[in-house]
Amino acid sequence: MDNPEIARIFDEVADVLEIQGANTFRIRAYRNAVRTVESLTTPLRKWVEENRPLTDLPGIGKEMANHVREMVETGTLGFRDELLAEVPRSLIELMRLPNLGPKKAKKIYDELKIGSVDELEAAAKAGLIAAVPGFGAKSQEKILAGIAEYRQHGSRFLLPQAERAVEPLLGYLRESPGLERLEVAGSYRRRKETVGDIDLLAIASQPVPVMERFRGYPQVDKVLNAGDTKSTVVLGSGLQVDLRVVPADCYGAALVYFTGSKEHNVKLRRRAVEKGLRISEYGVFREQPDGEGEWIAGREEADVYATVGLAWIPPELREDRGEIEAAAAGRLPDLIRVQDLRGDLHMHSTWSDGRNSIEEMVTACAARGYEYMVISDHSKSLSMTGGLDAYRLRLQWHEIDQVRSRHPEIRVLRAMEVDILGDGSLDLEDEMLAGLDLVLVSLHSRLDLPGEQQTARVLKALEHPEVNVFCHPTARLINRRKPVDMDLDLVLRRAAELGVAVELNSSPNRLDLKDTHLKLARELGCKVVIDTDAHRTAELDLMRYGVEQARRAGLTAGDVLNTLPFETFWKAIQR
DNA sequence: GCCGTTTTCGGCCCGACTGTTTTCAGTCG
Repeated sequence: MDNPEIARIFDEVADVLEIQGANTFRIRAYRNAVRTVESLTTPLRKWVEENRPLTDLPGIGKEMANHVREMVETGTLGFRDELLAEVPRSLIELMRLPNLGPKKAKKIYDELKIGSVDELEAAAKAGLIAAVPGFGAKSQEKILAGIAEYRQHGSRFLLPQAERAVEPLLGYLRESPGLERLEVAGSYRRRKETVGDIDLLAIASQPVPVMERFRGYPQVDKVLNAGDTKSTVVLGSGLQVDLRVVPADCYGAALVYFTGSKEHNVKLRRRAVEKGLRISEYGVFREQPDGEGEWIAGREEADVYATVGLAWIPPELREDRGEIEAAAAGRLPDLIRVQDLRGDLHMHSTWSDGRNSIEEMVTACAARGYEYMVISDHSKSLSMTGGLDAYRLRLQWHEIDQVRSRHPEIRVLRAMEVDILGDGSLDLEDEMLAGLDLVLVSLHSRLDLPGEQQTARVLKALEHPEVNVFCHPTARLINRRKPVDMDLDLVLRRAAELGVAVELNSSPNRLDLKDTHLKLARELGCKVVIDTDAHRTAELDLMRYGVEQARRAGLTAGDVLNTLPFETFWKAIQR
């Protein structure tokens, strides 16, 4: 049983416990275990096999460790099966609907024996829900609206999709009379790879006209909430947007609060409590003997952090992955920025599936101020992309030579994104590999191999002495394709030993390696590069998404090879 | 259910809104 499966089962246990009204802290313990398991890169199976104490993991105590062992050894969890005998699994789906939590889902099930979304919809349409004690006509309507919403937009928005909706809205809102500040908070500000909805925060001398202007935005599809200081709308794109107007005195506190993450905020508050303080979205308060709190800070985010002895923490780090401890110790990393990059190491041209010629890509890279760049078209087995065989690759080298002579302002390296074949061998002859400046390798096929085979396949490819970079290592497509089953921990360790760099692919559909994996790669001493995998000149600008993901991993410019000047880069990328 | 050199027991983050209520539970962020 692999880690995602174990995490899913723990999550399911937490869901059922919630429906049963179990102790909230016990439920939280299971959710914490989910988080720990999800962020692990070593298979728990290995921990069990090697007898490593599972209780070393945060949030894993005696009971959770027993659960993990049972799942690894038997492929199931008896405790979960017992729970599911009492509560049908379909109730969990009901709980996922907006405005329907564990208590109400249970109530509906008890009263009407409804356990699925379809049945719920039928009952609501028949007016049966309004008759259940504790429900009314309004709740019935909301349930129907929630079901429609749920069906239309189950998955989250990719960052660029959200940006396309949010940027014009921000421009529109900035025209509001009396608006003093406006910022996006939430996972969008933390630059998470996907966002569920958008939280906007503003200061305005007169909140009401700002609210009215917001609700009157032409792209608004429907208004869910219309208050004087808070409104919620759904845009035509299906993206839900919240706008809150807060007083200037608590803007910083509100920004911290609504930026999250939840886990970050929880730890921040706990730290405040230890110091006799209380942090809410209204500010930082010192507890008084009479129970009243004295307001002591809240105007700026930095003020809030300062009250608990912390430096301001960049939003990308706010996930409770050690950033609070780092801030307390004065060891926050100086995060990498887009302008630190001196070269793009992965892109395609018309020689395979790119849209632009080599010359156009070179001109575009030079225009972005890069010192060096890498042309890396596909290899022959990826025939749908027009991948190159040895003969065409030589022709391409000839063209690269010609383009080089016309563009002395930038160094053009010849590379190839060579397919890793099913058996771990490479899709190009050794003498051709030797003629390349850099060899990039990727998985594009047989992505469903069982874990051990996939791991062995990748390890074999990395052993090849000509290989320099392992591209989009997990091959995931966000919201569309799961990562391959592979022992990433082992692969990264071996890559570090061999001196093979791992890629952070900046395509917003991939962002592979992702934040937690990158962090691990750095800890294991892996070389890391960030590149775009551009298939047209405009996609060279995707670099910023990669950089944002790297920032979430806590990477500095010093952690990324292609921030180096060419000569040092060239030495560093050799194995 | 987890956690801890101030604790192995008693903690575990905070506030508002909504709809349904005659005083509040449930849900959300």
